[in-house]
Amino acid sequence: MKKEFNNRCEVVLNLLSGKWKAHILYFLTKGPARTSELKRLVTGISQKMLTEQLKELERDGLVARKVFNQIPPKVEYSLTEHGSSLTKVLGEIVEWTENYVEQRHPDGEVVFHDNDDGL
Amino acid sequence: MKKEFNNRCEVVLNLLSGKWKAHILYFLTKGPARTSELKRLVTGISQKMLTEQLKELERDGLVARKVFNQIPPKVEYSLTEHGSSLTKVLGEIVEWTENYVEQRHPDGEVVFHDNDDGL
DNA sequence: CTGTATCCTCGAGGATACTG
DNA sequence: CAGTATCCTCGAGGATACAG
Repeated sequence: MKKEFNNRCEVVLNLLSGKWKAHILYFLTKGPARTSELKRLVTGISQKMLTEQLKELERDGLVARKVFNQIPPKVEYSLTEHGSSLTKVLGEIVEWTENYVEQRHPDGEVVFHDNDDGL
Repeated sequence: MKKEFNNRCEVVLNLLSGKWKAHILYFLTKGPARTSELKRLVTGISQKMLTEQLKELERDGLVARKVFNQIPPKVEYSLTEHGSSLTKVLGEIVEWTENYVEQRHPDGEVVFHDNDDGL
């Protein structure tokens, strides 16, 4: 299946296209997490969306899925090499954002739900 | 109006959220362009979408709009300081993409419609 | 606990016609 | 040439129930 893009930047926009992917990746930069943890951390996400987006991230090689054969089931997700190199690059974006927000939206018109300078 | 984000990276994803914005910005990195030029360059975009996305890019301070009072009308769009600093940062993303595609999709499974290493 | 299967809503984006 | 106004489609994403 051939995929076509207008420019190289769109590839990444595509990888992060889902409504929740950036958010999921953000938590995974802090370390591996199992499904239930992510469901709790990513506030507001539904079961369906979580599974779907994780599947896509895995397919795209950004996230690794490890299944522990036990009862009750346990599945752990973590960043792959590709995943962590991408999030590292996204750090630049974060820096740019700091500046942008400071200049265009001083005085708290823009709010971040993490206080960690994350992703 | 207060805007809320889960992490800083999402701000940029939001700025580029429209289906065509990255593509439009890409052409503007090559220099200012008037409406009709963009309509021709951004293949497949409709009149409506072009105006809409440009309006949003302008509102977000990434693109400047200059009107020439003449008949027939002439409007020219260009990158602002914010706009060109962002596209500069996106260059990092482009580099990452080169690598990613090379490793995960060797042999032309992924195609770019510009041959210019753009955006 | 993790994941699948359905059904439904809603808005981004396309097509087309029209104004100045 | 540049932009607005309508109408319509379609799929991403939400809610819920169920399975292993």
